[in-house]
Amino acid sequence: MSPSPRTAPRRERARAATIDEIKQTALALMRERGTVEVRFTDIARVMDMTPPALYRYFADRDELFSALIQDAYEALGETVAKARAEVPPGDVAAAWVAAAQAYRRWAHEEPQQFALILGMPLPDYAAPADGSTTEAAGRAMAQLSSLFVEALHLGQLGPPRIREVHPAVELCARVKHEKHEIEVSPEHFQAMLHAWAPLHGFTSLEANGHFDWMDQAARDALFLGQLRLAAEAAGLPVPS
Amino acid sequence: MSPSPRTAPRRERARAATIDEIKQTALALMRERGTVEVRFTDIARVMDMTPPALYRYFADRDELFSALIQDAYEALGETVAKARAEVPPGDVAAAWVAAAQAYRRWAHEEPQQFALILGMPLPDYAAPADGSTTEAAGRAMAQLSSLFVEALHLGQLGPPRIREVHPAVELCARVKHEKHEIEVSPEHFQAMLHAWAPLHGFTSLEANGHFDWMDQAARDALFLGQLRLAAEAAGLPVPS
DNA sequence: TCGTGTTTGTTATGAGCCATAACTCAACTG
DNA sequence: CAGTTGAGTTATGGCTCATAACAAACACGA
Repeated sequence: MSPSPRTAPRRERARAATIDEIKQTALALMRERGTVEVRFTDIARVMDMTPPALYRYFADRDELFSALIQDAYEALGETVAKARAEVPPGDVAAAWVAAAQAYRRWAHEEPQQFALILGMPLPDYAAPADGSTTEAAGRAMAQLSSLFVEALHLGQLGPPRIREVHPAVELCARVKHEKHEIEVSPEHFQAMLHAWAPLHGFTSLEANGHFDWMDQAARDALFLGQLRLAAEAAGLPVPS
Repeated sequence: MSPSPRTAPRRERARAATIDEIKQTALALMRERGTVEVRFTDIARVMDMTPPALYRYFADRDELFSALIQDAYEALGETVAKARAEVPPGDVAAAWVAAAQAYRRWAHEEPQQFALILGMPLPDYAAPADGSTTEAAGRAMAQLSSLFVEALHLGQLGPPRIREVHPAVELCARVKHEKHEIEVSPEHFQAMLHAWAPLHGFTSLEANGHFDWMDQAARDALFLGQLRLAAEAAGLPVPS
């Protein structure tokens, strides 16, 4: 297509940089004024450009949001991964707490991005057909599942509190297993989801201001308790 | 103020009816096109009016949303209350399941309203100064707390799995207790929040499409398991 | 070195929405 | 019946998304 796709890396780099600047500007606007208030006009003004110029980089607002969503998944995944990496290997209980705290902290620091990926989907926003966002979501979730795998390999994974697995759930687990998206037993797959729900619920309620009537110390204590309950129910080693 | 506030009930009724029609129309638009896409223009068109006429009833978009938020709290509270009322009195386990299922079902059937009250707050939306939305939120939450009270009075409330209560949490509990917003011990207050989080987390993830890769049966089974775990941890009787 | 085609940006333009202002008409009051 | 209040209208301004048409900067080959 291009005259010589190999010989013009300068432009490509410049283009990538511009795309990045647009996304960063959009994020900044999102942070201070909310997702809906991200206007091409404002992005352009901040960047010293005219609004129509942005259409050279994103076909429309939805395409920009798609990119932001994908980045958000990426950021969440990396944040959790980094938190886990800083825990001494082998300490599964600490890894669980670290990962969960990272999830919670990220949601608190970036409520807009959190809402973007885990809140109400944008109206008539269609995920890209290539499934790239689904894939990014999967990678973020993999952080959770790998925790169980690690515990299993270390012999620290006990039986979950609920042993029975409904056939429909078992089927889902097996499908995931065959796609290599998950590598634990159906009952621990179930336990994983049962651990995710309280983590997400607490995080989401807190990030959306529904725990504002409690002070930080109370919320922290409550969250730790929630993590202990979840670990206990899932068969993970229970944090201190 | 009015010439004779007693003698003109017709107008007031007409006005109330119009306000209600506006809200219903807004809800309908919200349901099919998302919260953000609720335009005065569209509401007016559906109602066979001109857009500026709506300003007779709501000063601006935010005021309309305030009303919708308040209604949503009301609707959620009523839905849960109704579900509980249909359970034979005395069966706390069934009441917990009924209430939780109602919470979940409502979120699924009215995702926009659910997002409105429990999702990301609207940008620069300020709750009315009279605290009416906070109060409405409290009433909705009271459905949960009254469950614990009922269990307590029936002697069906066991100790929660976590007995230690952080001083900060205890303080919050006592404050709530003195305001008569809660009538259980601090440790059960804590347990209540620990039960709410998984309920809300599962509900929220499901309502926002993050469990779409599971079929209904699997989700139902998973949800029931979640409720059992939560009941068990909170000291409530565990559902079948 | 110069000309060609691509990329990136601009100005101009249209359609749509929020919100206000000024005005008309109906309803209720005494 | 005359005055007041309230509901609804048209007219208007400012802002946004998006496209079209045009100008400048750049990369490359002859």
